[in-house]
Amino acid sequence: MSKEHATREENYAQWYNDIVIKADLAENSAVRGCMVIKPYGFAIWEKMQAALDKMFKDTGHVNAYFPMFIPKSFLSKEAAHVEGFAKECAVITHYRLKNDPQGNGVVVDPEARLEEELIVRPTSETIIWNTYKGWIQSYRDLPILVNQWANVVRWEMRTRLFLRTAEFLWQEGHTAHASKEEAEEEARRMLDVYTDFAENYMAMPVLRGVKTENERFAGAEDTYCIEAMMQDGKALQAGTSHFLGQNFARAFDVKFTSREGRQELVWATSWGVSTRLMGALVMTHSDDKGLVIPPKLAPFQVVIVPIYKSEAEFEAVCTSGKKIKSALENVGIRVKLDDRDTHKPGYKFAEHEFRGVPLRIAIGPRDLENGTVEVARRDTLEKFSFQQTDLATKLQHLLDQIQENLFTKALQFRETHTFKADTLEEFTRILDEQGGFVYAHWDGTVETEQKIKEMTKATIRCIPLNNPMEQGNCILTGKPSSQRVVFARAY
RNA sequence: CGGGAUGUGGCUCAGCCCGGUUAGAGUGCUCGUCUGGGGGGCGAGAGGUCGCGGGUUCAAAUCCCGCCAUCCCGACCA
Repeated sequence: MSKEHATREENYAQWYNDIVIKADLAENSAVRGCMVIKPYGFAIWEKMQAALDKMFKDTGHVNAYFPMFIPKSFLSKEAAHVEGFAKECAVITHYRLKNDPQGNGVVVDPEARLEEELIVRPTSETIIWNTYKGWIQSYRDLPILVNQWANVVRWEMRTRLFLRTAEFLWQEGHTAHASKEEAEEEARRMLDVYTDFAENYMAMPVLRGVKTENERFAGAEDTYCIEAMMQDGKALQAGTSHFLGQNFARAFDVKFTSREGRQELVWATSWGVSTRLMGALVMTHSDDKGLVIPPKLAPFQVVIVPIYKSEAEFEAVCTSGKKIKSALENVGIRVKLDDRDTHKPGYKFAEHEFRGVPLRIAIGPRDLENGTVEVARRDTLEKFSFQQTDLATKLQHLLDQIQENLFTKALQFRETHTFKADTLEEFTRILDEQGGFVYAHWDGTVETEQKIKEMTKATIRCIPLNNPMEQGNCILTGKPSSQRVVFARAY
């Protein structure tokens, strides 16, 4: 690990990149646009997965798995959907290689062309609705509440670790319902689940809302979203939940016999969050000293660093460290005893700090004499000397405080970077000078939204749920508007 | 796909304009030693087809031509 890394002030994009790479979360791979998620980064993702998976199960969902290849013809069945994804699909045309007659390794065997080309899934609505057709005959077969954890591919031109990669990991829920109301309720319920996860696990406050037509998922009637604010004032869409209406049922002819004996089209939802959340996590809490991970998602919540000179001291300090470790583990705290003899304490301090471990315990000969430990908080960088008695309780309490403090700090940041603008000049000035969310009136048209985007690079992140009605005039056209919508520059 | 740049030990880069010792530095790595409460000191050592191909020249990392790759800025996107 290098000592040098950028600060947020110097170069925000570089700062982000340095943290991802130097905290060992991920690195670029030999495949353009694709990343390697390293063990430490993956451990955080696994924590996210575990929490989300439980929440999905608790709301009645089950996991399943669908193929990563989709027949080309499926993708074109829903017009808006193709339109949305066509430009970034990877296509499989052949199924065999052969030795190059010229001796240059292997080449694609031209004899082995697929009759129907396959698309590497950019999302799975089509293959899933094709499958659901076979699963659904009667209202008794509904609802279907399925989630899958999978990889998807969207061939992006410009990529950034976690935020936008050609391949990424995510979960996608796909549900089928007998009524519109039930499907709408499902879409909202999952938005609640995402909100709960973002705020209570990631300690990341989110704005909940509906997307405008412009930003809506291709094939959806309504797209709900949670929007977070990063430390550079830009918005990041952290999760989406779609009410798909009967669009996919119609495209794939999925009907059911209702209680009344009528043939009706099935109602659908889909919802997902991706490894992009890792990027959100980094940009919400981390500081110029590196990554900061909220305790609930930290692979290790506490790291114990032994301080010693002699072999005998090493033994004594480690014995004590092991005792503390098991005492903490008994109350459910995840602990790592860093007893590597190949690195110095100072190095370990810096390393764990950069990797965002919430609490560090240092224990040395002096502590053994006094029955104390030194405890350092990653979020505030405070240090305390604690008596070892009741240490587990004290640390548990500290971890709770850290979790809460991170959320509060992030919320305060968002609040101090949220503005109202009533004129285009004011709007532009706010975006240029401080960034953040800007509540402004908009005439409700796609054209106006696009014009504002061209002029200011800001998009409508969402129309907040439970948005207060307020008469006003569109900042661009001056036409009447009944509510403010949230604009921001976004990732 | 437009505009700009860069390819030199694992990593970050200097050297290139103005061709000429054995191609350097920092960091990382290995060994030894003194060390150890915030990224250690000293000593020794390993590690390079200078992106690839061609050309000019007595001589090319350096000049010329072609190719490839990567990065940054724009349009698209979770």
